[in-house]
Order: sequence, then C-alpha cells, then structure tokens
Amino acid sequence: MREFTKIFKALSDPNRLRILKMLEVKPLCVCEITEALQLATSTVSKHLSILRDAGFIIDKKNGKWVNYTLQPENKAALLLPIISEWLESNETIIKDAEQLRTIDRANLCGK
Amino acid sequence: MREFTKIFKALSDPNRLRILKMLEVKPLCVCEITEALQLATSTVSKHLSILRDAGFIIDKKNGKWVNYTLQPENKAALLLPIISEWLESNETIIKDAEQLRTIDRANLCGK
DNA sequence: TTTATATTTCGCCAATTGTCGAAATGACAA
DNA sequence: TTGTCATTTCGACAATTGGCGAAATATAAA
Repeated sequence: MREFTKIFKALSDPNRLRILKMLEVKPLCVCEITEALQLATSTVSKHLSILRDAGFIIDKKNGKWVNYTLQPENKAALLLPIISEWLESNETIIKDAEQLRTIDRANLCGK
Repeated sequence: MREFTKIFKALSDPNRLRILKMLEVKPLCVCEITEALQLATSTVSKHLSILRDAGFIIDKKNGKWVNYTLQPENKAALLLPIISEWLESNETIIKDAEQLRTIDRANLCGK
C-alpha cells in the first residue's frame, strides 16, 4: 500500500509537479531546476529524491553534474500522460517551459 | 495548481484509498466505513470530506444517514481506473471487499 | 594533492496532517 | 417538543512535511 501512497504523495506538491513538467521538455541538472524554481539547492535535491523514490525519474551522473530524466517504464509513468495534460494549460507550467529555454547550464553552474 | 495537488493529496493516504475501493463495491454510509476501517467516526468523516473536496465522491443525505458514492464524471474520476487496477491485488483491499459483504448497516447504526 | 564546484545529507523550524474524544448539528420518532 | 441516533465540527496532540543554511560527499581541474 505504501508503494501507492508514495506515488501520490510525490505528486501532491506543486514544485514537484513543476519539476516533472520541466523534465518533459528536456533532462535537467539540479542547478537548472534550482534556478527555475528559485528554491534552495538542498530543497530541490530533496524533491528530486522523493520523485526518484516514487519511480518518476532517474538520475544519471555525468561528471560534476547529475542529470535527471523522466523514467519511461514504470507504474508511476502510467499517470504522467494524464497529469501532463491537466497541467498543460496551467500558467506556472507554461512560464516554466518558456523560462527553461533561457536557462543555460553553462551560465549557471558550468561557469 | 492547488486543484491538482488537492487531488493527489487525497490519494496519498492508505485509508482514503481503501475507502475509494470500497465505494467501488457499493455506496456506503459513514458508520459502515467506520466499522470496516476501525477508526473513529470523526476521522472517517474527515477522510470523506477530503475525498469529496477533491472531487472523488458525492454525498447524498438519506434520512439520518449520509450515503457516499463515487463521482463518475470528473477530473479526479479519470484516475480511478488506473488506481483501481493497481490496488486490485492488494491484500488489504481484498479483505476489505470481503468484509464488506458481512457488514450490514441495519446491524450497525440502523439497529 | 589541493582547490573549486555540483550535489546530497543533516539539523532545525514552521506549517500541515491523521488521529482521537467531546461538543455541536441535523433528522427522524415518540 | 423532547429524545435518539448518524454525522460533522472543534480542539488537542504526535508525526510528517517543505523549507532553509551549514556541513559532508564526490568529481573535475589546477
């Protein structure tokens, strides 16, 4: 039962929903998400670990960075199309996607 | 955004998932659910109000009782088939459905 | 090895949540 | 109206959660 409540708990925070929708656009590292959400790095890292534990995302080390991507094959992943559609017309989500185009890893952490 | 997190928050408690699956079997009043979950009446009432506010269920007064049923047409309702299938083979859920056959409103509150 | 940088983990705090029992509400019955 | 019973609301409590900054890790560069 915990397996299921964990999935829904992961989805019950607005910042985590924003992260999922941003990852739909492209893979992101922690500092890019931190910039987009304007939260402390440690907070973002925690959100990501909750999404990972629930099965929504995967992390892959790449040098200094950790790239996060959506997990395609998973119980949790079955929910994503529905959620994704719901959020599609949300103002914050739209702004996030726009902002994401201007966020460049090389200008943030990769100085 | 709150609209969505509210839906997932509602699903992120095991007792509320149990209630949803029980309502799939048949409409229930508060005292029947209370008996099945072995919780305080006030606790069950609160769980039901959370599920109602999220759009999962409807309440309909019937004399002294309040009957709760699944809400068929709704944003939240779109998730139910998926959740339902996930929980289908869960031990607690199976036991709940069995137990429900022996729970008779007339023997509980309707004395 | 030492330094710099991206990320995670740890402690702490305020806010929220699930639970209960007691009190309030609403509806039928006498 | 008064009493009874199903349900909801209220007030309290412990546990969990989302947030932060500081300290710890890990990797790349010097």
